[in-house]
Amino acid sequence: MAIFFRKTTINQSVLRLLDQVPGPVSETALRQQLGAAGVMAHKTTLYRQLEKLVEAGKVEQSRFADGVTRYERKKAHHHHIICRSCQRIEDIEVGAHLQTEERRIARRAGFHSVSHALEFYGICPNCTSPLSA
Amino acid sequence: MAIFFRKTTINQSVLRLLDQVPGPVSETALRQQLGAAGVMAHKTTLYRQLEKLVEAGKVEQSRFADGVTRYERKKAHHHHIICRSCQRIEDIEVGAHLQTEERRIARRAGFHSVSHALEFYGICPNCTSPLSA
DNA sequence: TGACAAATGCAACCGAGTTGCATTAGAATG
DNA sequence: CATTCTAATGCAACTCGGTTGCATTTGTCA
Repeated sequence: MAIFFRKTTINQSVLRLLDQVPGPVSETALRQQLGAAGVMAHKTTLYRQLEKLVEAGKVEQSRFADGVTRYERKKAHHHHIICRSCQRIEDIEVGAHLQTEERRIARRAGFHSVSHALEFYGICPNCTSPLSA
Repeated sequence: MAIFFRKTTINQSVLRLLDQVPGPVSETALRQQLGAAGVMAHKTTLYRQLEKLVEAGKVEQSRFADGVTRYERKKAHHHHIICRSCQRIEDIEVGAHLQTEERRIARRAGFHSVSHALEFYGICPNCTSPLSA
C-alpha cells in the first residue's frame, strides 16, 4: 500500500524543484529556492514532507561530511564527488566492486542487510585552473 | 615542525583512553568516560584538544551517518561497519579496489587530490540471533 | 455538506559544535 | 626560585540543523 499524499502547493513544488535541480540539496537551500519561486514553506513542513518522500522511495537522502543532510530525486544507485574548494557536487557511478565487497563483508563479519555510504572528495577542474594570478 | 603539546592531565588521559577504546568515540562519550575515570573536562577543551590531535596526525576523525563526529587513534587506513540496531562499530578493511576507483574517478572527472568517506551499515550477529522470542 | 485525517505553521526545544574572553598553569629562561 | 610567555582550560553565550507538541487550516471522500 502506497503512502498517501494530498495534492498541495508545497508538496508539488518540492518534487518539481528536486526534478530541476542537478544534485542533492539541503532543506535550507530547498526552502530558499522555493521562497524565490514564491512558495513560502516552514522548515518543519519541508522536513516532514521530505521524510515522507524518502519513505515513499521518491527521494534519496544522504548525510554529507559537513554534517548536513541533502535530498535528491531517486535514480540509479550512484555516489557523489564533492569539491573541497567550491562545494560543487557531481554524480559518479562506481564499479560493481562495492557490491562484491558488501557481500564479502556480510559473510565474514556475520552482518546482514548490509548497505554503504560512500562519498568522494577532491578538487574540481575549475578550482584547479589558475583563475587568479 | 611538530605541533606543540603541553603535558596536562586531560591531554594525556584523552590519548590513553583512545588507545584503550576499540573503535571511534564521540566527544560526548569521551567526556563521559573521562568523567567516570575521575578526569573532569569541559566539552570545549575536548573539542580543541581533539582538533589538535587530528592536526598532529595522532587521531583520525570521521563523521557518521547519525551526524556525529567520532575520533579514534590513527592506524592503517580502514573503514567501519555500524550495526543499525545496536550502533556497535567494527573495523573492516576494504580491498584495493577503492584506490583504483579513486584514480579512475580523478582521471575521468578532472578532479585531483581525491579521497573518500566510506562506511558500511548492517545488522550484526548479536542483533540477528533470537534473544527475545 | 459534513467529517476525518493530512498538511501546515509556530514556538519551543535538543544536541553537536563553535567563539570570545578571562583565568590557570606548564615550560623555558635568567 | 622568580619571571615571563603562551598553551590549556573553563565558562557563557551562541549557531545551526533538526525535532516535537499542539493548534489551525485544508484536501479528500462519503
